Amino acid sequence: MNKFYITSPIYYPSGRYHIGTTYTEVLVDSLKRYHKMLGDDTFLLTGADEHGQKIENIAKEKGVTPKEHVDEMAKMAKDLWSLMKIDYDKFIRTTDDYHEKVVADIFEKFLAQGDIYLGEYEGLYCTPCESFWTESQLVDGKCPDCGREVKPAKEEAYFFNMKKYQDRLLKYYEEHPDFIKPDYRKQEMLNNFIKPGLEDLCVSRTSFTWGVQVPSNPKHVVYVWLDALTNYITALGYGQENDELFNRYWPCDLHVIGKDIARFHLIYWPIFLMALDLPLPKQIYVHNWINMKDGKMSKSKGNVIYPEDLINRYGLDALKFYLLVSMPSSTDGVFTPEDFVERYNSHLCNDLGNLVNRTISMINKYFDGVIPDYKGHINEVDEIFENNVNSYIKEAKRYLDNCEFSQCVSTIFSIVSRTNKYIDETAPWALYKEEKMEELASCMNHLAYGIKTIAILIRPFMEETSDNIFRQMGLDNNVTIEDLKNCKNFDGIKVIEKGEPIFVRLEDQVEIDYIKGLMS
RNA sequence: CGCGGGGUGGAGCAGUCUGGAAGCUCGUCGGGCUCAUAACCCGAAGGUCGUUGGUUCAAAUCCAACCCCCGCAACCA
Repeated sequence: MNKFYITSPIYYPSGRYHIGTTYTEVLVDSLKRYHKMLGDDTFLLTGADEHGQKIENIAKEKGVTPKEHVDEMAKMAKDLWSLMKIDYDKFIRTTDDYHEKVVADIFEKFLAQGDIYLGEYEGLYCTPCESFWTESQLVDGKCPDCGREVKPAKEEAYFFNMKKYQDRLLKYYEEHPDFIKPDYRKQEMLNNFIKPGLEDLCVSRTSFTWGVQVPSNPKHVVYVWLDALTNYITALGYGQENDELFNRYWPCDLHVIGKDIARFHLIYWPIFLMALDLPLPKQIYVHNWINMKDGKMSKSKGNVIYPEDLINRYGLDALKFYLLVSMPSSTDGVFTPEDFVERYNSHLCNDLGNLVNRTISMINKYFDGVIPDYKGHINEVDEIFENNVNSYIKEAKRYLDNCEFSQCVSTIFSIVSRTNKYIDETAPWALYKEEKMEELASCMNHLAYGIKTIAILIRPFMEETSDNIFRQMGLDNNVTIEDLKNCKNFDGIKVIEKGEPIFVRLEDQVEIDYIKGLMS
């Protein structure tokens, strides 16, 4: 049995999660479910990155303690993942005691082995906000939070010696061409950061206290990335008494992250692991962003869309399908209400829903609901259909292996179209009139075969729909990927007497307006 | 001369690595069918594949230069 350890980022709980955050989670959940269906020993980690200046500030504004704030946010996250049926195995919080302890240990270890040294952090400081900023972060030369003047300042800080590991990282990139997907992210890292020479990373701060205290120098707290990135191993018990999960699952098979945190995962995280003398993750996938028509989602633009609202009205599977299929492999995706409604109507209602519905109706009408047995491909039409379905399955697998998720989902839906086309090619109503019962039986068998294949393939990301199809077809939903090879034999199974719509058509303009009204 | 991505019929995208008659989804128009959720299937119109030059029998694809859009540019997650 293979093992498959996959992680999402730990999200920063500064506010409500929008649809972009949701995308990442849908992706990791779908991949986990797929590997589960392969029979792998899977583990999905998600969580929250709860320390830092910003959390301290937000809590102060709300008049609560940082702990109270992050507790509330963690509950929100868990509620959302529960609504979305995210099948995670562990939710780590960087404020968990075991995590804090191991982070402190790791810090001291790095200090002891000379990877961390004491220096001075220089930046632009905003006194009222008690925050450091970089030149590029400033808005019109002023503090991006409060708009007031910033002035150069220094504070004592620990730094991690990145240069020491630079060559090893370069070598690792070269020897592991599949380490980073897509490939151009690697080029970015090489050209922007590694080739010019890595700068050392600031790993502690004295300007705030909401973080893991450095044991040997308590006025310092461990600064964000050393704290956050290590979650991927502390969650498994690394450095703790019970490290059974760590031994079982590390190295990680796949880290999924957004492009905003690529640098930290592609450069610093591997280097931290080298310093710990641990094996590196097998693969890191960097996905793009979901933007809105007028650019990035932001509260000030009032164009933010939240997942709960869409799920409540259109269902979980509709959202998951949309997110996965609409994210291009090359560039950022764009969410528009028009696009959402169009894909819903066209692919989910017209193509998939209608296919299942019309098939069930015909099996009832022509064979009293009993799915006919497979008798081989009795003619060329059947044979070509089978071959097409098989090549779509292979194609979908190829896309999946190459982390091209949108294309993978599209390809699965090509089977839906191909099956609809098969109905026209065979014209079962004509076969019935002409009493060609053998051909009619084969036709119904092949339709059921196509639908069962589809129900298995969409299962990792549309389980409710898959269940619904299995139920209406009278089939057992306890399936694995292996069952794709046995989608033609039905042993006299009966479909439901009256098909029920899986997805009901939406009124275009009504729903477009509705979704626009949700944006805030 | 900072780096990366993108620029393909009305919209959104694939194809570029490994040159060989421009493809998918949606939209539009026409036709077919009647099992089905006014759904489904077929056909047509519509593109000088950002610009210019080069290599080649042949370029969306390779090379060179340039233009436009987006992101990143090191400690904000």
